[in-house]
Amino acid sequence: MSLRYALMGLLAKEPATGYDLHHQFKETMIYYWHAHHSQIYRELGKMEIDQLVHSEIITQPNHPNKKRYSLTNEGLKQLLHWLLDESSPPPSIKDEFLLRAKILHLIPFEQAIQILREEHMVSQYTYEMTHAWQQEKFTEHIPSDHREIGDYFTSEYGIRYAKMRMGWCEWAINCLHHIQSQRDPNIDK
Amino acid sequence: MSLRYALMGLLAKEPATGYDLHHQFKETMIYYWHAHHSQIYRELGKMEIDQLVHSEIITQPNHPNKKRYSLTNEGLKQLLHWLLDESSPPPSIKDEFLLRAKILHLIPFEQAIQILREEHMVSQYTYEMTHAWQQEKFTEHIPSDHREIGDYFTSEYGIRYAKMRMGWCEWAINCLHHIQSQRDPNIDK
DNA sequence: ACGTCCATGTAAAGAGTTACATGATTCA
DNA sequence: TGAATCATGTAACTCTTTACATGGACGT
Repeated sequence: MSLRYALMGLLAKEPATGYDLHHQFKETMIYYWHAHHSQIYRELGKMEIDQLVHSEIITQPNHPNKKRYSLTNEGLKQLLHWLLDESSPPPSIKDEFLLRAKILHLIPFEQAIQILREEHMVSQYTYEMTHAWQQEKFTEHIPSDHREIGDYFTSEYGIRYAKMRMGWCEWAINCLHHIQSQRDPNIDK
Repeated sequence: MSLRYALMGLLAKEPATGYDLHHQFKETMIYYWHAHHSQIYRELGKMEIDQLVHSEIITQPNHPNKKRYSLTNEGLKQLLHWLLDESSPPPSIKDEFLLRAKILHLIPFEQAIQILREEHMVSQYTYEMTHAWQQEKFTEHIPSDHREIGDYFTSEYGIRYAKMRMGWCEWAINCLHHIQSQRDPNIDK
């Protein structure tokens, strides 16, 4: 059911097509939600039947037609109810990297460190990307359009999340070095 | 397919029943994986057909029989291959709280702050629980049993993750206070 | 010429959730 | 006496992913 609210949340800002919504997911929500276009189109169809959104066809010269969805009053009502009266369930996370981290003891130190270094690079990259995105979008720190507070907040979350992962990787690599030098004190020479 | 590797990872440490594995998920893996018991039993069945694990029935007086699974050589081989030769896809996260955070502009400041405060409390609780768990399990900081390095690492991840969320909530609350006082300078009096 | 963008959808397979089902033991 | 723990499973349903399907426009 949550995908509905994710979509309604985006439509609360402004009407959009399934295609737009998919791009918005990828641009601003990678840290906390994801949906394939096939899923989005299907869900929008169901939401229209339930009268949470309504659509209009926009014909374009030189481009395929598009279907623009807007939130209905009923949709906004249900969105606000969800926002205010429901409490958030704990996040559902599937993180294969941490699955690997849990069994690093099965492989030699060098290879374990290699895996951690790779993840560090990945996190650093996302950190830099998100930081640049935030800087570009919110030059004056706090957004002028109040509808963009959410994007400002969640991009900050993304930045902190990536930084946290980087810090953790560094810590874990240090830990392994420490254990390694305790086992074989000649390693430093 | 990843659930398979999660289960094999746990079985690489020691043989266990589906029931045990489910509890291990809940005790040490909440930050990065989750599976219902119905899913675990089904998957173990399929894994046995694929000869990645084998099972033995253990009869117990006063308790129901149990089926203890162990990793086969083929299972260990595939696990190590996955660990070494495959790179981790980005984590898949579904976080309803951040979905709400993105649309906080739709509601009054007081209520937005209330939502953030609640999440802060939730994160503080998980922080405290995980911290206590780590302290209790790893009193000498680095685990003596090298097979527990993974648990040490991932519990540290859990602690940092919870702390990061707490810090972010505090930051976001401050932000809202700041915006509020800019809009209505009398609010501080 | 080739790839990417625009734009929407369906079908099938795979993964995850919820409900149903059983039944003894142990602790408060 | 009621709840929690131990212990395993099936069935139905929902959600997510991957593949299939189309086709013009635009840039290099």
